[in-house]
Amino acid sequence: MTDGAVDIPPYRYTAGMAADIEACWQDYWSEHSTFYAPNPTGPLSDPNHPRAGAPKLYVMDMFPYPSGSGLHVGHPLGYIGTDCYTRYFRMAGYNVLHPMGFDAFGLPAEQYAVQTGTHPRITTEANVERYRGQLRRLGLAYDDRRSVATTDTEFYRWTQWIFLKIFNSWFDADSQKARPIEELISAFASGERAVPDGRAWADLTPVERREVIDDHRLAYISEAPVNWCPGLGTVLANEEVTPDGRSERGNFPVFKRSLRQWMMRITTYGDRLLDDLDRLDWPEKVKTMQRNWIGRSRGAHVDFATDGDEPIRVFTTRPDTLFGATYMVLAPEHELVSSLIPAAWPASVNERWTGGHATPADAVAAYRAFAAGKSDVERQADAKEKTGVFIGAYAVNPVNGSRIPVFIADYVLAGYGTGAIMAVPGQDERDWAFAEVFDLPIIRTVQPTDGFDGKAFTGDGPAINSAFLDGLGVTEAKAKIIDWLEERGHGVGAITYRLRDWLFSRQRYWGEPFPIVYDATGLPIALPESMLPVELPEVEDFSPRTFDVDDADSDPETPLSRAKEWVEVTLDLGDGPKPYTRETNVMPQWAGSSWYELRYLDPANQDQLVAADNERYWMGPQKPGDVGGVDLYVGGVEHAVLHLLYARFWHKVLFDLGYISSEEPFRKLFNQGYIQAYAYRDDRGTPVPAEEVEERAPGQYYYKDARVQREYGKMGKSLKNVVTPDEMCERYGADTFRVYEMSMGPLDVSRPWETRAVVGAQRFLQRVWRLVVDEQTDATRVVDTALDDETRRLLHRVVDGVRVDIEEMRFNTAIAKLIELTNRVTQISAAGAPREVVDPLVRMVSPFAPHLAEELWQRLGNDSSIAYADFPVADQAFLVADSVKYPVQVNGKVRGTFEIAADAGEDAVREAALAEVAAQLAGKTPKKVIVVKGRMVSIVV
RNA sequence: GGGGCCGUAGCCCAAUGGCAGAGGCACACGGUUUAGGUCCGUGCCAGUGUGAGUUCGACUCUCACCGGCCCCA
Repeated sequence: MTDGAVDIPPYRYTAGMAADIEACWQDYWSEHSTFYAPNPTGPLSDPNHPRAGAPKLYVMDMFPYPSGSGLHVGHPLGYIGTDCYTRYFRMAGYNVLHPMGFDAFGLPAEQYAVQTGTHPRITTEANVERYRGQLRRLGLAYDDRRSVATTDTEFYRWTQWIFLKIFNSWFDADSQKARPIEELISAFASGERAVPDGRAWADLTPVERREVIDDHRLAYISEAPVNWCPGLGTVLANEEVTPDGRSERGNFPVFKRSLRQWMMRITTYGDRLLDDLDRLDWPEKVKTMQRNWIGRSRGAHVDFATDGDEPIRVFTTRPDTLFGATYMVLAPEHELVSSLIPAAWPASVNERWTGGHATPADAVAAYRAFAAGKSDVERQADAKEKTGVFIGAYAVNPVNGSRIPVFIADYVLAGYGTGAIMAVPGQDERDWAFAEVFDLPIIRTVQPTDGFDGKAFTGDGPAINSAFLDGLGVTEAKAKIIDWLEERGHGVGAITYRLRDWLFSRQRYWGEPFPIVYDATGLPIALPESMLPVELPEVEDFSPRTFDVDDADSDPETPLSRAKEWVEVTLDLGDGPKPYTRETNVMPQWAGSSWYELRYLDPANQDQLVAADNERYWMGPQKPGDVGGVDLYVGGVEHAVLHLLYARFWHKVLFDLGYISSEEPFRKLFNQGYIQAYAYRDDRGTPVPAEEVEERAPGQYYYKDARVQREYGKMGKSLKNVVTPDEMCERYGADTFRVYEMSMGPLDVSRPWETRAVVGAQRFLQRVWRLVVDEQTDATRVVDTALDDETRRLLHRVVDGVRVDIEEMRFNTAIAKLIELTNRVTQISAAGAPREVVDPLVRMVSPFAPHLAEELWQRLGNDSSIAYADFPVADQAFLVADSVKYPVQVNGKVRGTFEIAADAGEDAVREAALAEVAAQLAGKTPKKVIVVKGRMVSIVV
């Protein structure tokens, strides 16, 4: 081994060589501002740039939270993908914008601050620098002038600015868009719009006016039930609470509490957020998730009269089936239950209904105790076993006056809809199952299709047993019954949403402060734009006060509230200096990521969030009806709902208010897969270092001679299976790492990491290197001899295929084609590699292995960066073959092949095929001969 | 419970309804070599999770089932 190093050729493309080359070209790119993308206007414009005014391409990755543990090899998968993609389009002539930033507010830095006293800004900035270094080392071609972090004061100034715009807007339901709040005030003042309580605007006190206006703002304070988590000391959005009522982070109990919180009126945009999904080029899966999340149901609210004071109100999507409603079910917790219970069971009550209890009150109490023992999840899981109990009361079906019994059952959830349903067993499977258990009548009101032998029929068909609805289809019947209900005051057509308003305040330190103060009335006042940014004050203690995890009655206490000198301020808001109190909540982490795609466009703009020309160029609609937006947005599917919904909402508000020309932030979305890894545990269940595990026999893994068990999952410190990009750069070089990640499969497929396979990518790049560089002498091996025809044809096929593959983000097959070409050229290059093929090969390799390509490009005699060299274009003349080989199938089996001129007519091909398999046909006349031009011939006998 | 996605060589993955193999890993062999965790070349292994159906022809389309992953409840 001592002599081994001597024998590695001195100019081989090794990890060490790669490291030198990579550092050199990374410096070159920085020094030459190679990846600056010119804006149409403003400080980042540059009319002399080679791509100024060219067709644009705006590609973004979901920016990372810069965590303290740095990147592992899974993180940059998407970044490398978009880098290859954009480098290709830059070479193809586009002005490419591909920025990267950091979602840098967040809890880990704050928790670290709580533990150590280190200011979150210090931790955050250190982590961001580390990330920048790691990403730079991978050769990612970012325009670093545009690298924003949400924690930058200059960035969150504009986050606050957007908040003010949202606060100072209302949603006009008639025009379905946000409008400035001043227009609402004018409408109230002029009487064009009625004041909710019917008084004249002039009769309202100033405070009353403010309260009316505040009730219409898109950002508003609500005394509303929220998810209070004493263990974290903060409230959580619904999305941050697990189905079993605990915090997603920390797994602490969460309680419903009524607290004053900031909300965003995202529900007003429900229809547009839903309808505009149809105009987006997004994975169907993500669209479906958003549709489910918004959860629009069209139907009606229907009131069923009771013996009590109040009717039972239900929401149903099938009001057309009202004639088949034979009983009602309330959630066990429904508020009307207590007032409806009679003292005794009605005469001759079905024993199954009572559960054997002496009185309705006993039965309800017992059932409630039973249901309370189950979580919502368990209730759903147990839903097959229908349980419930009659409460002794009846309600009146408004369409026919029949008295129908009222049950409570846990298959109806208090939190869903009105917490009550009308049960229509004929058309609902759950109701049918319940009706069977309790001997309840079943009336079909939709004629099932012929041959239907199931129970409940949920399909479409003519109405039956429904008086004036008989014969109508479901849709017409719905419309008619809703009219009927509305005329008689029994109900009203309604559209409901699952989507709730967005809880927008957090009791934390490390977030954007609200640009809001309160005066003596306790009502919020927006600060003027001139007072932005509202900077985070220094505090002694960064943590919100946390409580015993089960202390449901505790109240949030924010870290900022302790910064007394910051909270109590004297300001002149236009009517002289007065004392005010600042809002001490901060915004949630979603805030910065809800609009960052816009700031990349114009990060140095001091006067505007983004100049109109810049936004229109990069994100504006490309044709009539186009929603505009980022041309390609790549990230994990875990953000399918929240981040993408919030970003769409803010974007639409800014669009409505006229600040931007695009209706949607992300025209095309792509979900990359994950790189996962094997982890190994010893017989105590403790993870062992995955790197040191050997597979001694198939499926048998050993660590230091001890048998260990393999599992598959995420990369993480705790599983001791982390592989970092830094390690890969060290051992193989960044280009090899990039090529490996791109070649291991399609970008959207998750796959296991396998370090030992990386060497394949390295060998490929070494072969490319060897075509140009003599490993012994460092001399150039490229020659100007003519290329043989076969290699030339391969070259053009590869050029053609690689372009398509990259454009469709099939990088794995693009690289396979490049390897195929490289292997071919290696075989013909004993006496030197022909420039005719090496030149385009280096160009085609450059999106994937940019440093290597730059180096070889220079050795080929070029003196500027390959980043702006033209990507090769295939010559069609070399794509068509002279002759084609046809297989001949007889009854589906290949019986022979023949070769014939590519332009041979169909008859000639048929003749040749029949001649080829004449022996098999043995004189029989084929029933059918199918000629697939250029592909094959199939004969049926 | 509902919905969606995915099952191709030992492994990662290709294949407009048209001869199952482009590429890589691993493995084997040959050449180069004092040597090889080098380089060059050659080879190897699956009939596409299972069962039906449509078709001249199915990895590809349809249905059912099995297994894995994701979302909703």
